[in-house]
Amino acid sequence: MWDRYRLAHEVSIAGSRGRRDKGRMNPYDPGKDPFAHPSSSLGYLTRIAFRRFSRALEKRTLEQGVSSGQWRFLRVLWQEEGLTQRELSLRVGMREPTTVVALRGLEKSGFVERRPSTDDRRKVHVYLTPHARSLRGALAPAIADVNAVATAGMTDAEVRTLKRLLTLVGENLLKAGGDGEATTEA
Amino acid sequence: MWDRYRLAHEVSIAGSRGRRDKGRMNPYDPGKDPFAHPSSSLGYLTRIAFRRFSRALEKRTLEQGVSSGQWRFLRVLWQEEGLTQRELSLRVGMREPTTVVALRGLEKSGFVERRPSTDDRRKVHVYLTPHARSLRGALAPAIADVNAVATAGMTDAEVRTLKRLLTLVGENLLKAGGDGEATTEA
DNA sequence: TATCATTCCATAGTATACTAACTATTTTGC
DNA sequence: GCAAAATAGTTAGTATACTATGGAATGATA
Repeated sequence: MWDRYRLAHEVSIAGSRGRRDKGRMNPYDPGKDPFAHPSSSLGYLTRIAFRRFSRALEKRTLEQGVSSGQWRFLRVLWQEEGLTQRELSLRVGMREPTTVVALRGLEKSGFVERRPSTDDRRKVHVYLTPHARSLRGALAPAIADVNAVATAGMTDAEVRTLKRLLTLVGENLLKAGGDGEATTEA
Repeated sequence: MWDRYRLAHEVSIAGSRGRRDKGRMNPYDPGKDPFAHPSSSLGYLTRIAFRRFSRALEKRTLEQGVSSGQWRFLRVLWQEEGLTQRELSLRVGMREPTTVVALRGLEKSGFVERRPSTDDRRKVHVYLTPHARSLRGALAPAIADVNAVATAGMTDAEVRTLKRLLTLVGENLLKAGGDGEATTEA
């Protein structure tokens, strides 16, 4: 049944050899698809790596009741408190509605306080609670641990290359997207 | 206020110089934290890259009503129909409950058919509908497009290095995780 | 000053992804 | 042959992430 499908498919591909695909010079040829296998795509590799990063991080932070998603916001706030929600979204690299929901949770868990701005009624500033501040020593280094695990067996140069290339990937896709996504960490 | 916090924090770090952190040789020193900034962590870089990949892919597949999440399953099924749900989960790199929900959606959208196994009452096999099969030529190459965009400005050797290192990251984290996560693409 | 454009956050809805636990079926070991 | 263990899919619940949209406040312009 699967074999019959494959044969029928190959016949139909052969039959359309004289025609050009829209916007593409050659028709799609499954036999020659270098991306047929998931692990040949950077999309797949980044997805798997990211998921495993999150799980490894969480393993180190859940004792203190901090999820990997929460940790990402705390990291930025440990560096600088009082940011607006919008600024926080930009720093963490997430859409604003996601930040709204996340901060709600962080507030509920007693990690942050949201205070309205005194000079702009639209803005809300985010501050750490003393409890969250006290967790910095224990939790901020978690990411160093996880990065060390992730890069075991690599030279320093390879680590640098990996970061450089991943950054380029992100920039290329952002540029090509043109969807106004902002992720400035300036 | 933020400056006062910083000063107080530095004083307390200096005051605890004689004591050792639990399981760590040196107390956490924010001034020396190489991972203070998100973009210095592979976790962040992989997350951003993956998200942008998904969006770029979706831009090419949504015309045919296929989300990036659905495309991931279709890719595997274009290669091999009739897999069980469990096998599909392994190939795509997702947990089984996620696959259940995804396949429900794919079935609803008319892309797949789930059929109970004839020799094992526990198993369900997944097949493409003729419609989903007909989309292969148009949608399977999308990932090649996106990978080309992502790797613009890289040499072939750099692309190979990036894939090799990302694969190593994933393997390192899997090994260290020891959480029985299975992602075999054999 | 009035109007329009932009900004900031919030809401609503949906998709994606996981963990924990459950049910039914099959396999294994005695 | 039977009980225990393993397997396959499902359900329930929750977190994460996005798009589209709305309301209020502020900034820009005429």
